Amino acid sequence: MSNGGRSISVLNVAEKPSVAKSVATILSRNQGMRIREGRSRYNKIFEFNYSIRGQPCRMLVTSVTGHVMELDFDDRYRKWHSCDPAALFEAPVRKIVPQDKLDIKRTLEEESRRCQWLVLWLDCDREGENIAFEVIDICTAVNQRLTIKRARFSALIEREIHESVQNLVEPNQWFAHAVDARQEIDLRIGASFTRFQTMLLRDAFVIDSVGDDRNLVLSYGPCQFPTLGFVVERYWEVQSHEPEEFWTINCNHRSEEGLATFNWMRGHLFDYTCAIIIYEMCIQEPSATVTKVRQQEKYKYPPHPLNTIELEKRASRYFRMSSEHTMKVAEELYQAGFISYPRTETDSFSARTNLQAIVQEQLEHPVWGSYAQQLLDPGSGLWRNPSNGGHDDKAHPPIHPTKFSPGENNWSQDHHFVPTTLTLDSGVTRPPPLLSEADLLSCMDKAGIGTDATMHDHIKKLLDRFYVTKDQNTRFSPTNLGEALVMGYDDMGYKLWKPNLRSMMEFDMKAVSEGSKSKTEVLQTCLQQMKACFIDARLNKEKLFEAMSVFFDRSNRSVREDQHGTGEVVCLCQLCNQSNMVLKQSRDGNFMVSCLGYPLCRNVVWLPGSVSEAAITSSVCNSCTPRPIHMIQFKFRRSEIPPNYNVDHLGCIGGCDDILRQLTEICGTGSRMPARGRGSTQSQSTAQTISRQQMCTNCRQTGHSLGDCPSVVSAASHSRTRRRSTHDGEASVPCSRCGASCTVRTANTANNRGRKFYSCQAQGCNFFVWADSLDSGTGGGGRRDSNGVSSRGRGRGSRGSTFVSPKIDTRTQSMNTKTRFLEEQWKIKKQFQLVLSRVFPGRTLESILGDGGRREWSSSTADKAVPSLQNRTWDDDLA
DNA sequence: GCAAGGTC
Repeated sequence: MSNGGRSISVLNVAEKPSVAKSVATILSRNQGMRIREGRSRYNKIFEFNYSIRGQPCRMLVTSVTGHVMELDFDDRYRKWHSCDPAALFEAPVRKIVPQDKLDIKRTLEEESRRCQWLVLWLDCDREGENIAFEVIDICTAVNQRLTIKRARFSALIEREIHESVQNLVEPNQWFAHAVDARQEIDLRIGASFTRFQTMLLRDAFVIDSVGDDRNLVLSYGPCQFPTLGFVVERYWEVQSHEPEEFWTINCNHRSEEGLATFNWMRGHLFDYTCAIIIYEMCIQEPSATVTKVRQQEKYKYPPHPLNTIELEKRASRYFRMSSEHTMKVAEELYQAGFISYPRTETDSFSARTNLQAIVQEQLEHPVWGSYAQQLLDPGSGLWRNPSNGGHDDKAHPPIHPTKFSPGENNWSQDHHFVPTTLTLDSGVTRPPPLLSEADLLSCMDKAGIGTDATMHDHIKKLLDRFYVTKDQNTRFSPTNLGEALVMGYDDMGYKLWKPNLRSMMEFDMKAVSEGSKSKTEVLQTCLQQMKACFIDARLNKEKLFEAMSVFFDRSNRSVREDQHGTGEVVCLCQLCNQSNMVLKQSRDGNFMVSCLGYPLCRNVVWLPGSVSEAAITSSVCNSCTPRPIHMIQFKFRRSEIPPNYNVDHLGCIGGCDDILRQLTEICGTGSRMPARGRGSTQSQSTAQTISRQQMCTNCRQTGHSLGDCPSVVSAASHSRTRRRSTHDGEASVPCSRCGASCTVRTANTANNRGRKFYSCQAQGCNFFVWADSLDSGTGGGGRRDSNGVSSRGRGRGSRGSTFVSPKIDTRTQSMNTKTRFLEEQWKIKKQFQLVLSRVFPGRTLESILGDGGRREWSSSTADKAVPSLQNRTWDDDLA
């Protein structure tokens, strides 16, 4: 180690300026330290003398600012149209120093030229180790004789830093390799999919909700997409929720000692008949004996020490600050020395931390100073050491105040941390709330999406890309664009929007960092799989088109070339009287007759979805005017039309063709919407409407009404709301249960899709009523009983034994995910039915309640028979 | 014009 007492020059490099300063201050003991400028204005150079294991050293301590290098493709692959995006899975990549890091690079080169040793003080995590190798590459390129050492430290405290520099180790190549692999995979997947979906979709649709869509980038990233997935999935859950009425039996007993409230152990029942029978039994035998009093003590534990994610969650929950803004404010407070480093996973204080000293600092504060005093008073018994959250990034302590301040003049309100509490309660049959920012951060944290320093960036990216919106309550909803992209990939069967891909990658990265897998092996396997996925996604691009078509109009920038066929003329457009109507087949194979004046004229006649072939003939319809209207020779798919219809049919779109109208009604049109009104009753009434030649008020075509109009369905800006309901969300009637306001909504479940219901918006009130039970008959309230419960709702009491499997419309692939949610709900109900059938084999619920065992029927009977039913509620079954 | 990860 010693070279005969001659001093050597040691270049020490930290990950950030603050660490360089701390290390230099500790090692120099703040004596004889000289500070000079480097090439980069932020990265100073600290110089002082020190001795490492008896070797006199001239120490130079400087820093970088995170990564010095970036991974990118070779120049010839950088332009978007330079290559097939699939080629990006193999295109050569290299690490380069970006323009804004060149100053730091020059400092490192200049200083390392005159040094004998290089000591790396980068953060002790995988990224830090990777940055260490970037520094090594830059320094050894100009000085190959450098001796390279790594300082390992877990906190910027004196003993730790001195121990570290006296026990230097080798840098960990495995850690660095894991990051290399992560960078390369992220770049190749991100760039290929982003270029692919941007170039495929941006010009094909009018994405008018984002302003100028010509510059839109439809990015894909292994972190941003799963984050989007969380938002969309919750949104679908909310949408697919179908409220169910339930009944509870509430019991109070007032005596001289006061009022006692008894809660039903079962909580509630969804079956009205069952509930009313039990209720009647209670009425008949109203006296009861208290057999057991169970007292339960509940503990509420104080939170773990604060790490970055918890800081962001709490700032969002209590202050409604976005995670991105929180990190900005925290960074400012850190820079000003008021709080410790804000980017940390650590949620446990080391045993060496003097917590009392931290509290001591706060004694002067006008608001919480007295509380700090009480904490420190041994007589109060209030002091307890914070719990250990179990995480330690070995680089930073939990976030805590480092300096007292009663508040600074230049602080905005955002810089004050004022504690409040907030609780959120929801009813059983209410849909879950949309994801809040805190929820989203939790989802990401749980699934390992992003790091504590980047999670807020991913959320912001979703907002910047117009994939999600955030409401006033910091709750996220997907935009049409965000939902369409997730739907498209989901329909392909690829879970690119799920967190699994990132989790698998993270698993592999861990293997590389532990040396159990090589970087090359992981890169090869992962990229091979992802390329296969990319190729397959490209083959299935129709799924993306279909999903986008649900929400957006086709753009005239590419619509003409996208449609197959030359577009043979059927007739003159009766709407604009200027252009011809031509027969076309859309990308998804459905036939239509549309006006060539598009987009100025949007007249379109969608033909039945069961048409497999259609060709214009020279024959002209004799009855329809204005002539000529050419007849079309159709071929229908046998399996999609009723047996009494022929597969071959010479038809007319002018309004005279009953068969064509009937098949349009039976099979639906070729649009992405599920065909409505397939039931016999509705078919009849619609058929009558058509025979009177009524037209859709939107596109003025026969064969459908406004509600089913394909033009409305695909209309860009309004598609989402119209698809659900034209009136969803409007405050409409006062709640007959609590007096608050009920809004009208539309059920989206298999059994009741499209059916309107009123739902109370008041927290804790679960009242709902089907709109049609109010609209028909005697009008509002006519079919409701004195409790405001719809009689139709009661009728559904039999649902416990008459489950109907949801019908899946195979033509609406884009809706598959939503359908799956419904299926899941149905399965859960089915399981509950199974449990009951095990308790009372071979008997219906009615027969159980109606026989001589009626008196014995109670929740406790079932509980005894099936132990798993003990204390079990519908909530448990849903869980 | 693309990813995610550092940090100013």
